[in-house]
Amino acid sequence: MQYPYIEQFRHALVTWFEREQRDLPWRHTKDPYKIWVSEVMLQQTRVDTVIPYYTRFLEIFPTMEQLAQADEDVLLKQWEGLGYYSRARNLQAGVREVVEQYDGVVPNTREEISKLKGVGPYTAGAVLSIAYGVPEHAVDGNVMRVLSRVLNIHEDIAVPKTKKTFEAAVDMLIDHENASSFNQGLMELGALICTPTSPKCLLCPVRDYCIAFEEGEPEKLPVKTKKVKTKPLYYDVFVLRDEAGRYKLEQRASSGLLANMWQFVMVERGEGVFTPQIVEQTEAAQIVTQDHLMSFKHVFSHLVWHMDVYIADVKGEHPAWYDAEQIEKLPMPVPMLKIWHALPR
DNA sequence: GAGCCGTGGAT
DNA sequence: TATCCAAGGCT
Repeated sequence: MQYPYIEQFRHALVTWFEREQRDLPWRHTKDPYKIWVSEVMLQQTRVDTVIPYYTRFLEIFPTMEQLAQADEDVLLKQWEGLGYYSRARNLQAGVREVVEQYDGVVPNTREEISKLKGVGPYTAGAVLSIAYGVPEHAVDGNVMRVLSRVLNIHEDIAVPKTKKTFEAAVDMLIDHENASSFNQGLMELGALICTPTSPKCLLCPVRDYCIAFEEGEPEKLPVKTKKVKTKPLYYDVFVLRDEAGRYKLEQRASSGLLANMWQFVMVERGEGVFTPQIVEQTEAAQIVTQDHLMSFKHVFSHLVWHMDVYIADVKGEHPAWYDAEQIEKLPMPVPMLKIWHALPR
């Protein structure tokens, strides 16, 4: 690949980043653990969403040793609402590896750090460059968008293999004296200037070194095929409440969607099928009243839940069920939180 | 390699 | 309302 502006691009990007970067909580530290936490939280998640989670998380788990010792329910409760909950479990597993096998020091080579659970090619490069200054590539969606335009690359970024092209591009361009600012600069540029739609080219510090801008249609890049369609699922949800004000909760399976999180009794049904009475067959509890509470849908990345929610008062007491105080401490996915907060008090 | 895995904001 | 997506990784 012939690109005539390597030195100019590198210098313009780094100086722009060091002048214009946003003041974000994880930019006040070089602690590899804290950088690691921020990078995991930022996976597929917006900066504004992450900030309060990041701050709270490090108040509760200020060191790797404390995170390593946390109970899973406590950990997931801190992650509640952030999504992709396996990230939390994998982060804790990775941290435990560092505490036990690396004497509490995050490894500083791609070879070693990549062995840690939940640390893929991007997170490895991000932690290495930002915390340790190691000149390793950290290619995320921003980087592919920015460099597809700067270098006028038309490969389909929806094809996994395409990432190698961009990793090679970063290897060519990266500032070996300031890998941290270079990598963060690429991402910051993608977030603030070189946006997916309506890029602000007139404000861009590397406009003069951008081939796509030169050719006139940077907004046409990157090329990205592939669309996902979501599959609908239909559920009846039963909020069972006993005479002591306890609710029946169930913990989800330990793998798959929303693993190990807690929910009210949920029964899948066919589309258009009306079966709220099924709870009387599946629950030994004797239903006194059963009222329709609400209906709503919740959209996931690859499926949609259509929920019909019923609240049922049952006879007697069920000591194994959970009172409000206990429920507040259990990690629940957002659709269940919606129901919980909508319950008549 | 394709599908799975959350959520809420922007357009 | 519909679509796309935002600092990806695992299976």
